[in-house]
Formats: sequence, C-alpha cells, structure tokens
Amino acid sequence: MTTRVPQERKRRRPTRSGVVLSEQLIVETALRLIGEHGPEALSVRRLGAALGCDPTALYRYFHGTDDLVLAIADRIIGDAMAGFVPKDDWVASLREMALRVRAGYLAHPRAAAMAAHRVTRRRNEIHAVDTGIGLLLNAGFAPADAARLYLAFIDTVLSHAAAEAAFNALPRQQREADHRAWRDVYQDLDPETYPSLTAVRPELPGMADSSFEQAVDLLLEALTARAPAGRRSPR
Amino acid sequence: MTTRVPQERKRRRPTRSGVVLSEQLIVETALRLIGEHGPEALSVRRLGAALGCDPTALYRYFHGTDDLVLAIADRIIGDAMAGFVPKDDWVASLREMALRVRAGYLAHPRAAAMAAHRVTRRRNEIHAVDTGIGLLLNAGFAPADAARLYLAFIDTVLSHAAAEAAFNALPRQQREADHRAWRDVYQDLDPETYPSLTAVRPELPGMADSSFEQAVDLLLEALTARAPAGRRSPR
DNA sequence: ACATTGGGTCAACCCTGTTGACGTAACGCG
DNA sequence: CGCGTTACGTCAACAGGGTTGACCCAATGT
Repeated sequence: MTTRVPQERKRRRPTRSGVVLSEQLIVETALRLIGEHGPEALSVRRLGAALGCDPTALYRYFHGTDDLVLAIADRIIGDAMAGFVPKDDWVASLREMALRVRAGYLAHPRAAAMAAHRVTRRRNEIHAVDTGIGLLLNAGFAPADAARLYLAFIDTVLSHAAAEAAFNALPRQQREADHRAWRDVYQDLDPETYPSLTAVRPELPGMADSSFEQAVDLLLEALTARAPAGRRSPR
Repeated sequence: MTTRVPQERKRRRPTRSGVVLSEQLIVETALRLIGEHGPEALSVRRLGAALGCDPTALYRYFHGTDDLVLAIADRIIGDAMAGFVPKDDWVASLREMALRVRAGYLAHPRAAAMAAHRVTRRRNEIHAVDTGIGLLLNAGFAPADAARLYLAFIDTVLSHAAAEAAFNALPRQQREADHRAWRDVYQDLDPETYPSLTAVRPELPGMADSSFEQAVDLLLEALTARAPAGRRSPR
C-alpha cells in the first residue's frame, strides 16, 4: 500500500477494542511482547492481537516490519545510553560504555539482532562517538590514533554485543542445542585427532559462556599499554 | 516427519529432473543461491527449485532449515581453513587464522551474516577449535586460560567478520548511503556540542574503513603481554 | 453542517517451513 | 536372476508469516 506514515497524527480514532494507537504504544507493546513471550513472538499479527487492533493497522504507523524494527532499535539505544556521564578514568568509562551497549542489546535480543548491523547516524550515536573519542583524546592519544583506536574498540563492542544478542534471539531449541554442543559433542572426541581439545576438556563446557567481558578487558589492556605515559586518570 | 538423515546413503536415486542429490551438492547450491540472490533467496522451496527436485526431498538430508544453515557455515569454515598449517610463531598463526576466517566470510557475505554466530558442531569447526587452542597451549598458557582466551579471540574475530560481512551483504544503495553518511553527517557538526569530533575531523572519513586488523592486532598484543615468559616462538 | 480524508477493518494473495502418506526404484540377499 | 525391503523422491495439505487494495466510518477544518 505504501502508506504515508505522517509525522503528526491528528485524527486519532479508537480501535475496535477501544485502544488509541500511537507509535510509542506500538513500540512499547512490541518490546513487552518480545520480553514476555520470547523473541519469536514478534509478528505483525501477534502484535496486532496484543494491541487489540487489526494487524494491518500498524501499516498506518510503519512502512513495514523493517521500519518497526528500526524504531524499536532507536528506542533501545536511547534507553541504554540515557544518563551516562564519562568519568575521569577513561578506561573505566570505556568499559561502562561497552557494558551499557551490551546490556541494551541483550535486553531486546531479537530487535538488536535484526538491527545490529544497521548504521543509524542519529543524535544519540553521534553523541556517543564524541564522548568515546573524547575519552581517548583525554588519555593522551594523538587525534589520528584516538579516532582509529576508538573505531576498533567500538566496532568490537558492537559486533560482540550483536553476536550475543543474535544468539539469544534464536529459538530456544536451537539456542539450547548450540549450548549443549560444547558439553556433548566436544566431550567425546578422539584424543589422537584432537589432542588440544582433549587437553582442555574440563574447560570446554565454559565455552558456551559469553566472552564479552574477557574481550573488552583484553582490548582495554592493549589500549592502556599503548597510551602515552600509561596514564589512567589524567587531569 | 523427523527423518533419520543417515550418514551414508546407498540408494541414490535420480530426481525427476535427473539430478542426483547429495549433501555436498545441496550445500553448494545453497551457497550459490545466497550469493546470487541474497540471503532471503534461501528457502526450502527455492532451493528445491534450483536443485531440480521436490523441496521436501531436502528433509532426507537435513533435519530442517537450521541443520542446513549449520552445514553451510561449516562448509565456509572448511574452505577458509583449507591448507592452513600452524607455524611455530603462535601470534602469527592466530593472525593468519583470523584473516582466513574473515576472508571466508567475506567470500559469502550473505551466508556468513546468517550463520556466523552458530556452533556448527561439525568437523571443520571442531578441527579449527582444536588448532586454535593448540596454538595457545603451545604458547605456554594453562589449559583453563588457553580455552578462555581462545574463546575471547575467536568470538571477536567471528563477530567482527560477521558484522563486516553483514554490511557487505546490504543492498548497494544502503551500503553507499551509510558510507556517505559518515562524511556528510560528521562534517558539519557544531564544534561546541561536539568538541572531540571536531578535534579529529580530518580522520573521520577513515572511520568508514574496516577496523578488523586493528582490533586483531590489539587483541594479539594483549595476549602476548599475558603469555608466560612472553615467548613468541616456543619449541 | 458539510466535504475531506485519516485511519481502522476486512478479505485476499503469496510466501514460508514442516508433516504424513504414497509409491517407486534401487539395493542386499537367496 | 528375482524378490522383498526400504530409502528416498514426490505430493497434498496445514498453519503461520508479511503485505496489499478496497471499504467505510468518524474525526477534523472550514
């Protein structure tokens, strides 16, 4: 139909069940749906049912599923970074940024998995980039290094968080099967063909755990080592 | 139906159009389909049509879509790691592994975006994990550390490569728009609200480039620093 | 009070994955 | 050589998905 999806709506008409729709209400209901009934609960039909309106009414507010997902993602970003203030300790601040992004994604895995690799250059993101680069500049890095290193850092954080969210967005069956794989499949291997796996066998079940913090710590160690004068809490 | 999907098939019967199916042929056709017409081109029905067989014949070879996706992922891993022999220099070897995985994903961007974060629990993946952990053991890390650090390393490589692949899998229009947005949006910013971005402005166009190698180098630096006796080329 | 039109509703279309029944042809065995 | 067994390709069907175009009512600005 390619509806217009206007910015301001004036003629707000209650739905058959009495609810008055709005972009906000739809996004919030979608997030609630995902949170309550799992990631695969988000469909136009189910969302319509949860809202108490005809599924196709949503097309008056969003051009399609994709548009809806982006709106949800934008909401997630805003929520995640809300109230963040960088401290003097640039390492700790970068770490908090990483954890916030990850937490935001994990709170809504399905939406994050769908929109993670999209680039939404909006106010919140620009602000975050400015903050992050500012932390590295404050750490004493030259502008060129600050930009490049921040990119490496934030790309790692984003892709890691996206991967984790994508995993959590899988149907429970597949998710648990992947999880179990480290216990089951990797336990009964021929020691001769897989000597190293055999050597670390007791540690293999832990491979199902997240490596997010480990990776962030490693990156921050490398950044600290590269920082001029190794200062952690400048000025 | 929950078909058995046996390991060895003996009664190979040509399909109506004369093709003789095999797990290999199916995976290759799926990769071709995805590569040519995008990730959403992969459906049981379309794959059946491309193969010249009834769509449901695929259920004789794979338990379902998920099983097929895992097979595709493992194939990509296998192709990427084919002919890789670890050197004595464990840092250089891990680096090569990373670059190989990335190249493999970039060769099939759309397929990679779909399967990157899964545990295939198949031969090629198991072999790769054994090799990687072996390198860290050889570097002198204790088994528990080797397992955890390898996980952090490979997860970073995989998620980074997946993100890059996902970006490359975007329609050209969106991809170029995102690329351009970096310059457009970030060039005309208010210096007062975004002081750090203004300070590194000349470097911003470079933010569109990949940070893959930078991130891998940082990780390897951190691993080297943590390695016992800091040895690079153990015997 | 009236014309305009935003927007909720409905029916319909085509897509998807998956299943169970069905039959045929390929194989192992005698 | 032929006979049963059964693997496996085929077919029809189901439930669920996104999306569209027509319909029509009521909220709005004049």
